[in-house]
Amino acid sequence: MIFKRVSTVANSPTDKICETKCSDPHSGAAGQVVPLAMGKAQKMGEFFNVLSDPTRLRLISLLAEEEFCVCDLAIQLEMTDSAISHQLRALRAARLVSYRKLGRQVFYRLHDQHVVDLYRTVHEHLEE
Amino acid sequence: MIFKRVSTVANSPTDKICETKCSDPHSGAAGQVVPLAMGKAQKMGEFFNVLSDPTRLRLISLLAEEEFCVCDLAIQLEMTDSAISHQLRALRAARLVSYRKLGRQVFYRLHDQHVVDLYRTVHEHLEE
DNA sequence: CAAATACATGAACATATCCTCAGGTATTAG
DNA sequence: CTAATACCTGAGGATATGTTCATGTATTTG
Repeated sequence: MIFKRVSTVANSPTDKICETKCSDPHSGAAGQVVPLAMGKAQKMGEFFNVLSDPTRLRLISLLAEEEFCVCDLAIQLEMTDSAISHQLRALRAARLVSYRKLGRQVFYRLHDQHVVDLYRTVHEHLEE
Repeated sequence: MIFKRVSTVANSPTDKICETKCSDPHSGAAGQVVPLAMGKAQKMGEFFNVLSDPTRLRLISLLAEEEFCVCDLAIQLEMTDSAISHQLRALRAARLVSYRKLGRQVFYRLHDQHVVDLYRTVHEHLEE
């Protein structure tokens, strides 16, 4: 597979040319390699971004066990209700949590097991 | 499980008290819930943070298929060598990629299959 | 040798993020 | 009714992030 500069607008001014055979020519089927589309990369990045914050991960770690109201979450993480509420908002926007209102309290839980699986997988992966 | 404010320093000035029975009392084994430790949450967040950038995800999507040199990666993503190099640095720091030098070129590849699995899992999860 | 190539790096700037603070809404208690 | 509680939200400020630009290093070519 040989790549040649095609005078793309986005690239550097000095038109360098790198004609490289990156890895074997792959004699077999025409294995053209195409990067993940911009839009999909954006969406995927936003998903991972939600999981990139320590506070949100700690919230997930709690909600992976039980359902909790905002106040108790704040107490356990030793943070203000406001900070927790802001983060829960982010988790809601990402559809990672759902909630039910009971009187003046709001109980949050993880939206599905999918997130827990991902959380646990990475958690184990980092234990090395 | 009942939580009571213990006059933590970090919390809001007005000492509110939320004595809630969050979910059932769990009659069975004493299931105390403890949040993920700060340090671990930080590490885990940093890991996900590396995967939260569209450019880095597109790089991973390419490297999941083949080994590539920096220049070709830049061409395929239509970005400058510099931008790509900066991102590869982040991927290196996270030990997600490894590389080998060949002449004046540097060929990058994914460090292990673990990342690819994670990438594919989330990729499928977002196809809904 | 000098010039070109492939890549790395630091500074700088625009943007994004997370918390705090100061409110605001809704429900419950007195 | 008013007061307190539980939660939400917008603005503001400190910090983090990603790209560009300029420059530096190492290797190859002429």
